[in-house]
Parts: sequence; structure tokens; C-alpha cells
Amino acid sequence: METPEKLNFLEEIIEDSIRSGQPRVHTRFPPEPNGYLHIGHAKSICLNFGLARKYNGKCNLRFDDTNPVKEDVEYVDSIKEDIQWLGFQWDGEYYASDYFDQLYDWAVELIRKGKAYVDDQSQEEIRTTRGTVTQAGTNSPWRDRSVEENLDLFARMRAGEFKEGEKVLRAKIDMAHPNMLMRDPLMYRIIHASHHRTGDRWCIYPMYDYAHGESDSIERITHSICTLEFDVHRPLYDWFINELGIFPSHQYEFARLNINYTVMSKRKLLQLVQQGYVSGWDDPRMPTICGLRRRGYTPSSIRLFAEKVGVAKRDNIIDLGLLEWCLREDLNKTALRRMAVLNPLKVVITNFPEGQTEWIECVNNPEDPEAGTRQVPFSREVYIEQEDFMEEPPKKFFRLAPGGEVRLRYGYLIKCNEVVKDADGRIAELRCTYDPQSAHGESSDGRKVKGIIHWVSAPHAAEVEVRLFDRLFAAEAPDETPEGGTFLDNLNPDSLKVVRAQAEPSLAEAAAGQRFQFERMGYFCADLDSQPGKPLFNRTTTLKDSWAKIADKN
RNA sequence: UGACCCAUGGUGUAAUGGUAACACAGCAGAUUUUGGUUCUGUUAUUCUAGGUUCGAGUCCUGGUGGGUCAACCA
Repeated sequence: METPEKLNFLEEIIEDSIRSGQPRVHTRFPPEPNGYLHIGHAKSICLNFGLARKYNGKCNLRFDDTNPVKEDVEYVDSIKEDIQWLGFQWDGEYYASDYFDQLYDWAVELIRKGKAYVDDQSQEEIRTTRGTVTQAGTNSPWRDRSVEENLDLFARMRAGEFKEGEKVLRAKIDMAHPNMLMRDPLMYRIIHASHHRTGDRWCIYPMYDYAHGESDSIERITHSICTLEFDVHRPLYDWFINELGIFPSHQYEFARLNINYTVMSKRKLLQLVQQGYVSGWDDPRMPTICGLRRRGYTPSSIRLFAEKVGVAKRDNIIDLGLLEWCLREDLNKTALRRMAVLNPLKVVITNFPEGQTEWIECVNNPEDPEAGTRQVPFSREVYIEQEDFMEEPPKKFFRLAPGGEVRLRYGYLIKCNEVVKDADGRIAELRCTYDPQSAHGESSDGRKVKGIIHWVSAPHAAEVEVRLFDRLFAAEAPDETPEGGTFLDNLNPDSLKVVRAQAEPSLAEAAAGQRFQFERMGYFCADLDSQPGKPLFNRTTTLKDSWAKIADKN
């Protein structure tokens, strides 16, 4: 039985057009190269490339590079890297700047048709005569210049005869239009700046609204999808295409992705970087794609997330927990298990011979038999997690306590006989005995213990640096601040904690980018700066922790 | 106060005029050498008022609530 597939509204639109005889699907992902991509862009990438893939169509990568003062090649490189890392490949690499000549010719055509004019008003005058959302604007005194004069002035704008702000080219639509964007929108402005691709060839640059639809049209894009805030731009998008009589691309809008406990605007992310609140665009706490990558997220977990959040036109705030769930879903199946103790407490096993090492076979991944096993050393002195021992355990505490017994994961049962304290009364070490008959899940008399804890042999342990990340913001909606506040006030002061951990020896040789599950502690990834012999791990995310909930209730 | 978009469990997303469902989260239990994983069960949903219809989450009208738009940004 085939279950009917649930289509999102964009797929509905595409399938409608297929049914009516328009089978071709061509999308595009159109970033401006003025910053790094974030998880919100990942949703758009998955949509554009995913739709093309699903309907045997194509998806272009097009850089919307119409504003030379904001853009840079540094960004185009990072954008390409991020898209490929996510698992997508574009069918063509294009730049809006490749169309500057065509766009110029079309502007001349609109002037000839009496649909565009050169305006001499200042920026201030243009702003005030545009009116407001409730009041109509007023016509520019230059609105009715002759075609010849407009042609001459526009050519001289291009030739560099005017200073920035002296003149602009405007579409002649309707200064009383209820949609503000239709009140004689600007098509070209003068910018005497070098462009990262066209250099100094141009000193007039097209605005987004004039360039975007035409670029889509040139590439014969069938479905131009963008976020909701461009909805009011659609009439203008259509207006230019209609007036020019060119290939009719169509724009469709979907709700952008929002996630709680983070910010998604490029401006704010830039601020975090520039003011040093994070170490860079790829700080593992950032919602940027490079940040998530460095943190240890997998491409497929992000694709799964994009699929799970779906696509609609309703504003949304997705729970960060869903992204983490998608990550664990992936990593649980693929990450090799290792043992590392983040907050070590020394345990001496008094009845284990001094100087002896026993090698214990440990499963690399219980979810994947093919991952095999490894040998881990065991000896008289081991480290366990401080939080796995309590002198006065609460109810349902299955871990170690005075007189209590737990199993060392993959190893023996140990019983705590003595708690040794230092001069300040702090627990210095535990003295335990082990049951030599208790390997492989057994015990000398058939008794069962509920607690299983991870451990590392002290003399064999590798000391490693581990960075424990928490959410960057303490507030669910960091943008919502009281009067006079900023989103920076909501930064989580404890978003980064660095510890020196004791890890099983093999971890010392981890290569940058390798992912592991440290049993019972979470998923970790060797950082970009990690080197064999001097490893550095990022905690990608914790494991689900149902004990924490029980402990909270106590 | 203008135009446009949106409104379904806590969070998302479906239901295409005919039994309101799925995922995450929550809760309860089973399994488990990770308090992980897996499995089972379970709580909880159509903004509001009218209208059309045998029948409305879906169509229509009004209201309410949220969002977008007044950069020579994209």
C-alpha cells in the first residue's frame, strides 16, 4: 500500500503547473555575498535545491551582488563551501553583476516607453515626498522630463558625470499607490565604488527590485522562492517583467526560519563577531552554517531538520530542541563510542594488583555492529565522573555511594569502601574493591546492579581540552527586550565552559573534525584547531538526560 | 489609521467541503552493561461572531490577534 505523500504548498504549486503542462522546474538560491550563511539560509537551500532535485529540475546559485560597498569575494567563497558541505551542487553559478549590461539596456527601454525617469531630488526629498503608509506621496518635479532628456541624463549618470546622490533613475508608476513599493521605486543609484567583480566599470548600480526579477527571467527561473517579507515586492517584480515583456518568472513566498535562544539577522550576527562576543563567524555557538559545522553538526542532520520544520506561510519559532533531536538521530547511528571523564574523581581499586594492566574489549557502536570493537586499558587507579558519586544519595540515585556498588562500563563491579577527603573536607579519592568474577555482565553470586558508569584508567589517560557549549542566549526570544535594552543583554554568560578532561588513550590521536559519543556525556567533535597529540574537543550536544529531570524534581 | 500576508495541541506541520492526524516536547510503562537507543501506551488542537451547506479547520462577511511595507540595503 502506498501512503499518499504529503505535499507542502510549494510542491502543490509545482504539481499544479506540471498538471497544466508546464513540467519544467528551475529554482535558484540567491544570496548577497555580504555575510556568512546561517541555518535560516540552510532551510532555503534545502528548499530550492530539494525542489529541483525532486522534480528533475535545476537550481542555480546566483549571487545578488548589486551593492558593491557591502560585498566581498570572501563571502562568495564561504557561501559556496557551505552549500556544498550541506550536500548540494548548483547547476550554474551566476552573478547579478553579469547582467549589468542587459539591465542597463532594459532601463533605457523603459525610459523610451516613458516608464522611467531621472530624478534630481535629494535623498531627503525623495523620502518625504513618498508619503506614508496612510498618506499618498507627491510627484517629483522631474517626473515629466522628456524621454530625450532622461536618456541623456541616464547616459551621463553612467558616464560618471554626477556625484553620489545627485540623481537616480526611478520607475514611473504611481505616487499614490497603496503599496509603498510601487511609489516610483528607485531602479538605479550612483555609487562611485569598485565592485568585487566588475571593478570600476560601473558607477551606477541597479537596486534589488529592479535586478532580481530580471535576473530570474534571464535565467528562465520558473519558481523564484523567497521569504515572506518580499511579499509586498511581488507586484513590482511582476511590473518590471510585464513592462519589459520578458520571460515570466514567478515569485512565491514562504515563512523564514526562526529558532528560539538565538538570533538570525545578519546584522546582529555581525555585531556578535565584530564586538567580540564570539570568536568569529564559525564560533561553535553561532547559528551560522560554519559555526554548526565546527560545533560538530552533520550535513544530514541539518537536512533532516529542514525537512522536519516543513514549509508554510505562517510565522514560526522552532524549538532548538528539534534541531538537537535531528542531530542525535544522525549521530546515534554513526558516532563511535568512547569514554572520557569530564570532571575526574580518582578511584583506587585496592584489591587490583599494582602495576598491572588489563585490556578490556569495548564495543565501538552498539547501533552499528560493523563498527567493531577496541581494547581499552584498565588498572588499579581509574577516574570516574564526580557527579557519579554522592556521599548522601537521594532516592533513585543508581550511581556510586558509600557502601554501594556500580558497574564500570564494559568492566567490573566495584564497591565503595572508603571516602578519602583532603584538608578542606573535599572528596579527594574513593577506595573501592572490585569483583573479579564480574566481567561480561556477570557477578560472583548473580546479584544485579542498576548503575553503570564510564571510567578511564588513570595511568593511561590522555588529558584533553574540552569546550562545553550552552545556548548563546539565556532568553527564548533574545530580540524581545524591555525599553532601552538590546539583544546583547540576553547573552548567556555561561555559554562556554572549558574543562581538562581525562580520556581513553585513543582519543589523543583524534583528527580534526572526527565525531564521537563520549558515553553518557554527549556527542563531541575534534575541533578545527585540534591536532593529534594535542586534542581539543567541542561538545556538539548532550545526550538526552532523564536522570537530570528526576534529580530536578527531588 | 492604508495595502498585503497569516491564524489548527506547548512547538511545528498535515487534513484539498465528509471520522482533526503526524513529528518534537510532556507523562506512564517495558527493554537495556550508556538514566542513551528501541518499543508500547497516554495527555493535549481548529482565534471569534455570523453566513452558505445535509455537512465547514477548509468557502463567504465582519471582528480580534500577529506579521510585513515609508534604505539611494537585499
